[in-house]
Amino acid sequence: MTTTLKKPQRSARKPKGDGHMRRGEILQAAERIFLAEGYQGATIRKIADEVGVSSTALYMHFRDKDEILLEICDSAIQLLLKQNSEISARPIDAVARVRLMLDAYITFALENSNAYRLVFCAEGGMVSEDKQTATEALGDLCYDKFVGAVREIGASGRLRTGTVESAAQAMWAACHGLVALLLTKPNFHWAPTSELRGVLLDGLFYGLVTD
Amino acid sequence: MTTTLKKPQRSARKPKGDGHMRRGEILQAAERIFLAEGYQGATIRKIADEVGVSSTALYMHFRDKDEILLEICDSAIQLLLKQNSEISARPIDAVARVRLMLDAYITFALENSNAYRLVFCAEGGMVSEDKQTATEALGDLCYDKFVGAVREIGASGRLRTGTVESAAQAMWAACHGLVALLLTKPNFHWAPTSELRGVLLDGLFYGLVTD
DNA sequence: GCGCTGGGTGATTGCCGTTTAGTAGCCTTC
DNA sequence: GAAGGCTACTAAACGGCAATCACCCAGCGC
Repeated sequence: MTTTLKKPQRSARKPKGDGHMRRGEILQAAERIFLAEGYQGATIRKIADEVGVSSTALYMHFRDKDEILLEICDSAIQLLLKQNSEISARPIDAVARVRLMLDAYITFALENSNAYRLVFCAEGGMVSEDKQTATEALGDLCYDKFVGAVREIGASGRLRTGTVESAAQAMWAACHGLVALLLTKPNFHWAPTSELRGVLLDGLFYGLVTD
Repeated sequence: MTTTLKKPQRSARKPKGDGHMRRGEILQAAERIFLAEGYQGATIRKIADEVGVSSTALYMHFRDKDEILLEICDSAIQLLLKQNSEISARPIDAVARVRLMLDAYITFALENSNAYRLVFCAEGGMVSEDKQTATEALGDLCYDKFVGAVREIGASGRLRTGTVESAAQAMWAACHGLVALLLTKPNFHWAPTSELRGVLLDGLFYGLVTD
């Protein structure tokens, strides 16, 4: 009880955390909560509490909540981009590269489900539209890498149907649909995930690409 | 100023709206707002205002907000179910029936985008999980009709790969992915929708079904 | 010493869904 | 025809949310 503190035990004000290091702390805390509890679960207050700072303080470092979470998503998507770059540099058949990319995409989505949802399923009040621009640019880079490989397939005349763009987008859409449904409806009586992936990709390639 | 009213001009209380007719009014107002502004835009207060009633009154007729909106979705999905039933009764090739169903599914999703989103993309704070049970049952019926047709294809040995379940789910997922992305990212440089639909479905059928 | 500035604060605003406690009017039942 | 009860309704409030406001204070260059 007897307080030996000069200042009464009051504010416990967090010391300055000079410069951008506080920013990193916030991102770290936000990431923990966001990954565990998703977009709605990661509230400004919870993040601030975890850092040990008032909720207002977060607005010193970020414009709003979405800026925090999108920055987290950015670094997740960087990972996907890196994978795509790495794959597109491999000296193997373009078809194999496209397949590897789609496979990596699915794995990425399932492993980074909350980031994936925020970026690719965001709607309904989240992330109003334009704020995503930075993140979307990253996504576009991933898409470009992917389309580049599909274009090679098209250039060698092995696209069974559609244009390069429509074939690429159809492949993307199909994979997105699989992971989106798996994430959204985890309780549905799905066939084993690996089988689903196989059937979808096999069918897609057989249907869109000639040997 | 001089009020000639017995009761001061106060409550303008909405008369009883006896029985379930008020319920219908609420659903109608909710549907208007929900279709125009989506899940987040359709707030309890806005709906109540539109009906001309206090927000509390809505809780006389519905357990919570989700019950209102899901009931709207239910009637939308009934439509899809009706289409699927009608298609599955047609005396045509099973492959053609499956294709018609998927095509109807895509059209349905694009035309009832808010209902579709709520039922098939619901996540992030919406519709916490179990509340969807009634709606999900309807969705399952649609899926069953669909799987029935796919099963016929499988029974006649024309499934190029996968089991009946995995092939059906892959087809569903692919179509879901297309509409989900089109709805979520309307500003992306998509190929013309009709071409995308065509390429996706053609590829899928060519890849999963043998003549 | 002085003032500026950047990181910090508590209180407040304006939404939201939902709950509580109470009320107005009809329907029985005596 | 009064008493009681039921049903549809209400205003006010609660707790949570993102975001803003007006202020505070330590450290720095001068």
